[in-house]
Amino acid sequence: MDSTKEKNDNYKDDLLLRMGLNDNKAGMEGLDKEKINKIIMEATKGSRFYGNELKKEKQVNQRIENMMQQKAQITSQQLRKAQLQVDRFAMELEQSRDLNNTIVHIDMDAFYAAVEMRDNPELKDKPIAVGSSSMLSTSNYHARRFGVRAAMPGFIAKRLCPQLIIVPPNFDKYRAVSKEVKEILADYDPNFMAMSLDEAYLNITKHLQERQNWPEDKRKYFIKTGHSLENDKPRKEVNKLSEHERSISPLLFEDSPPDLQPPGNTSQVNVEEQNNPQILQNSVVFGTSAEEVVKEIRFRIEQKTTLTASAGIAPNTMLAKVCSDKNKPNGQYQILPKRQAVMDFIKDLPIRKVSGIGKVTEKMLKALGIITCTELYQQRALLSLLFSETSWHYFLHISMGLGSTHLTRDGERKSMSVERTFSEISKAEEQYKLCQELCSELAQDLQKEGLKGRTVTIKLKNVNFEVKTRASTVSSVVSTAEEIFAIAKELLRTEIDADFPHPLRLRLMGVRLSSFPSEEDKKHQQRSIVGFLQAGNQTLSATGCIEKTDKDQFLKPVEMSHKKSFFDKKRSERKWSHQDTFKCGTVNGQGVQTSQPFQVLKTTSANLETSESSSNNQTFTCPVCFREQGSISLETFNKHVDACLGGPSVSEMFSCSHVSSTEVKENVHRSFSLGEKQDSETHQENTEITSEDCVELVETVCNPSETESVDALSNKLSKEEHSSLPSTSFNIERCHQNSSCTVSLQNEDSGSLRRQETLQPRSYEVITDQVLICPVCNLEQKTSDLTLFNVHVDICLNKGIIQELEKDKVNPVYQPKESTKSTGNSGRVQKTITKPKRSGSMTKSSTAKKIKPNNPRNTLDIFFK
DNA sequence: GCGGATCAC
DNA sequence: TATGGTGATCCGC
Repeated sequence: MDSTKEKNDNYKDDLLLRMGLNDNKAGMEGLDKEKINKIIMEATKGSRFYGNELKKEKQVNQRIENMMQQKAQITSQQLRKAQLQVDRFAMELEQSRDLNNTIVHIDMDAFYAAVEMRDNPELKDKPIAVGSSSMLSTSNYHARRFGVRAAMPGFIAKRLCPQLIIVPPNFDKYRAVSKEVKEILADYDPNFMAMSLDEAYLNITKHLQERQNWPEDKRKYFIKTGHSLENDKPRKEVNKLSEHERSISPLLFEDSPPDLQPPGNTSQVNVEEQNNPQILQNSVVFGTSAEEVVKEIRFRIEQKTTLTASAGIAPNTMLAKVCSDKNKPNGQYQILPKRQAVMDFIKDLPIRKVSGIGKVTEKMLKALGIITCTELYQQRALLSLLFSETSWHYFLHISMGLGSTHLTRDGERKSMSVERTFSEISKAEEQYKLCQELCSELAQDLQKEGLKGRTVTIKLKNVNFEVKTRASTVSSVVSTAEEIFAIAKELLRTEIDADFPHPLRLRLMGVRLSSFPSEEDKKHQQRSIVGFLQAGNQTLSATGCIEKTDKDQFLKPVEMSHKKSFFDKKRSERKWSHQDTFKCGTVNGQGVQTSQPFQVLKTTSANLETSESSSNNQTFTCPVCFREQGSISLETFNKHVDACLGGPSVSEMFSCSHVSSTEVKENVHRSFSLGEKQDSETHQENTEITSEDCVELVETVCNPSETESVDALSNKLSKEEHSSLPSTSFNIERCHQNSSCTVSLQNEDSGSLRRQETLQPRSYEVITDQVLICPVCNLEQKTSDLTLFNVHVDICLNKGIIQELEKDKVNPVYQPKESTKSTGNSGRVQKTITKPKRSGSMTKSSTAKKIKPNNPRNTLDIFFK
C-alpha cells in the first residue's frame, strides 16, 4: 500500500507541524485541506492523545534548539576542516558508485482496501478503509479525497467522511494474495526481498541479462478473459485489456486523476527504449528492457490478482523506493543507470521522500534550511559536526543518490514481542493477569520459531500515552510462559511499587523477549557439548580467546577492510563486543564453552592471580553431581568428574553466562569534538557562520597542505575508534563456591576500577528429595523445572541485591540454609547485577543537554546493503 | 545492558 | 467513547 509515512504526515504533520506540504487537490466531492485540518483538530483537541503529542513536539523543539546552539558555536575554521574531511569521504563514495544493478521496488496500491473492494463489488464506488474505529490500516483513493488516511483513527475518519465504510481487516486473505504476487516476483528474482505483504525489492540484473536472448515466445502473455479460472467473478474490465494494455485496472482507480496514466506513456524516461508491447489479438509481448520487465510484472500481477501495483526502477534500493511512489497508483518510473540521471532526479527531491527520513528528522533538517537533497548535500560539512557519524554518512549517501545495490537476505530475528491496547486497567491484580496472558501468547509465538532468549522487556503505556519500557537480562535463556512471566512480573511489580499508592493507569502493556543466542553462540555451544561429552581437547582459543602470559586479553576487532561499508564495520564491532562479553564467561571460570569442566578449572586457575591458597587444594564442587568435593587435589577432583560424567543434571552447564563490562563503550561517532582546538590552521577568524557561509565553502578545493591535515585528522579518528574499545581484563582474585566473589575490572583507560559484588553461582539447584529450595529466599519452590527454578533464584537474588544496595550494605545477600546441601557448579559467575531504574512517575522527561543526533533507523541496512 | 526515541509498514 | 502492533536501530547512559 502507499507509504504510511506520507499518510501520517498529511494527518499529523498538518495537524501539528503545519508543514504545508499537502498537495491534496480537493475534488468536487472531497474536502480541501483546510476543512480536513479543521475537522481533525476539532476531534483531537483536548484529548490525552493530543496532550502527549504536544509534549513530544516540545521535546523535539528542544532538541532543535540545542542543535541550533551547537551550530552557533561552530567556527568557520572547524567547518572548513569538516568540509575537507567530508569531501574526502564523498569522493570515495563517488568513486565507488555502482550503477550496474537494476533494482525494482514493487508496491501494491492501497493493498488491503483493494483486496476488499475486489472481493465485494458493493464497495466498488464507495470510500472505504480497512481497520477499526480506533485505527485504520489503509484507505482507498476515494476515501483519501476526504483526508482519510492510514494510521488515522476510524472515528476521526468518519467525521471527515460520514459515508466511509470501515472494513475489518482480513489478514489471512491478504497473505494469500501476497503469496500469489510473490510467486510472480520470484520468476524475476528468486532472492527478492519482501518488506511486508504489499512491498518488495527485486534485483533484476541477472534476469535482464538472460532475457536479452529470450525468444518472443517467452515474453508473451495471454490476456485473461472475463471468466478467469482463478477468480469466479466476471470482470468486464479485464476485457479492456485487449483494447489497450495501458487502460487496465480502472477497477480500483476509477477516481484517479486521468493524467496519472497517460495511455502509451507510462514512463517519462528512456524514450529511446520505448517499444510498446505488441498487442496481439489476445496476447501481449513484452520487450527486453528493464521497463518492459516491470510492465510485465505488473501486468502479470494484475492478471493474477486483479490488483494493481506501482513500481520504481533504479540503480539502488533507496532510489527505487522513491521512484515507486512517483507514478502511484498503477504506474512505474525509472531512473536510468547514469550518474546524471540520478543527480537530476535527486536535485529537487524533498528529503522526506526518502525512506528513513521521518517526521522528526525532517523537522530538524528543516531548521537548518534543508528541505531538498541538494540542500542536504550543500550542508554536508555542517551536518558532520552536528550529527553522529552514522547519521551524516547516511545523509551524505542520500544527497548523492547512493543506496544499497544488492539485496541481503533477512538476518536472524532479534526480538519477538506481544503488546495490547485496552481500555484503562488500574488494578494491580488485573495488570498481573494481563501480563501473564501476554507472556503466554509470547511463549506460544516463541515456540513456533523455537526461540529462547535472555532479555525480557515489558512495555507500559499509561492513559496519557506516556510509554516506558523496563528490561531484565538473565544468565540463561528462557522461553516458556512461566519463565518469562516470572521475570516480567517482577519488572511490573517494581513499576507498581514505584508509584504506590497511586495505581498505574495503563492503556497498553507489552512483553518482549530478546538476546537470542546468535548462530555463532549456538555453534560454540554445540562444540562445547560435543567436546564435553567426548572429553575432547579444545583449547580456549576455540572460543576466540587469546592466552597471554600476564593477563587475559581479548581480541579486538581486526582492522576492517576499506571495502566494507561503514555499517559492516559497525556490525562487526557489535559482534566483537558481544564476543567480548561472551568470552568473559570463559575467562571467569564458568567454562561453559569449553570442552571439559576440569580442564577449565585448570586453565582458569592457572590464569587467575589467586592471592591466596594455591589451586592444588581447593574446595571444588563437581559440575556434574553438584556435590562439594572438599579439599582435594585437582587431580583427584578431575577423576571424580570423570566418574560423574554421564550423570544427570548437566543441561544447565551449557547455558551461557557472562559478566559484562559496563566500561566497554562501543561507538565513537563524532569525527572530532566541537570544543576541540584546531591546530594547523593559522589566523582564522572565529566568527559565527551561517548556512550561506557553508554553501560558499562547498566549492573549496583541497590544497595539499590541507589534505595533510585531513590525513592527520583521520588518523586521529581511527585511533579514537580503537580507544573506544578498551581492552578490559578481569582478574578474579577469589571465586569459591558458596562465597562472595571479588571481581576486579581493569580498564586501561580508567585505571583500575574495583567492584565488590556478591555474585552467586548459577544452577543453584538446592535439591532435597526432589524439592527445589531457593537459596535466597529459602522457600520451597513448587516447580520441578530447573530453568524456571533458576529464573526464580535470579530474580530473588536480584531483589536481594537491590535491597542490600539500597540499604547501603555490603554483606552477602544470603546465607544458605544450613540444612541444605551447598549449591553451585564450579563457581560460575552470575549476571551483572544492575539496579533497575525507579523513575518516580511516567511524566518524568529527561532534558537533553546535548544534541541528540538523529538516528536513521533500520532501513539503513537495506540502504547500505 | 537499559531506556527513550525514531522509523517503517 | 475513541489514536495499533511488531520489529529494528541508534544514542547516551
